[in-house]
Amino acid sequence: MNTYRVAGLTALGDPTRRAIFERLAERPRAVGELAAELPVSRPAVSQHLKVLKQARLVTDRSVGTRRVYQLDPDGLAELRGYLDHFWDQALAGFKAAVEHDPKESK
Amino acid sequence: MNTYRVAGLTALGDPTRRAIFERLAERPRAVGELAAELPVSRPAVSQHLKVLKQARLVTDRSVGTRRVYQLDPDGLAELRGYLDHFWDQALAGFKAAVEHDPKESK
DNA sequence: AAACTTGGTAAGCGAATACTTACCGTTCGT
DNA sequence: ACGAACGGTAAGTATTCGCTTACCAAGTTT
Repeated sequence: MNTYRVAGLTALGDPTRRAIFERLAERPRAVGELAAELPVSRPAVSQHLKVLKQARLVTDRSVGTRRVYQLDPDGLAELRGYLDHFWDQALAGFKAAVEHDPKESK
Repeated sequence: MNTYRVAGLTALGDPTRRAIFERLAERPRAVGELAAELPVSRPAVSQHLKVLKQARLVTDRSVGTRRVYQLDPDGLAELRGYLDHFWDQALAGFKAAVEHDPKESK
């Protein structure tokens, strides 16, 4: 299908993972801490964090018995790069089409 | 859950929708045209386009019996805005954490 | 107007996946 | 060293969701 491999998009497709992602953007958090704020169980959070980690959207470090997660700029940069890559094409195509045929039919 | 409503992320979470998205970035295309290039049926493409349209990632206009789709800068801008919003926070949190506790355990 | 082209929708099916409970390993405190 | 805190993994279930076939509506052509 010649589609780009953007694991981050698949990862952030899920609302619960977005919620985790957005909380980690605010500040690093431990697993149980995240679970306490979310309407899902702690194992569910663990599983989501695994996906986010594979997408390089988060990193983790152990602090005592706890495991603290935080955002990883790498995956985030990849996501931004992906969108930026299509941004110019989208604008160019948009303008060309509008001038060619202004009447829309939404 | 206080999660941001970013329909675009949910929409682009699917690989087939990404394939459609990426082809429309190249140039506007009709539904059948997309279906011919993809390994899924035309109704499947229609359903995906519906999702992309609701996420304001594409617009459509009718040309004769055909329906031509193209990227919509609005949804794309929203996506970029979403990621940019977390970009600074991620960087700040990342640097602070690294300086605070440099030893990682990947 | 009849036939063809194009595409959206409905219904149904199978696969993916998000969630739960149960269990186990690791680390800290007393 | 024992118990508690913390978190990853396994197994199982239920819902979501992407896909197909069948059908129908709208537009074009001759």
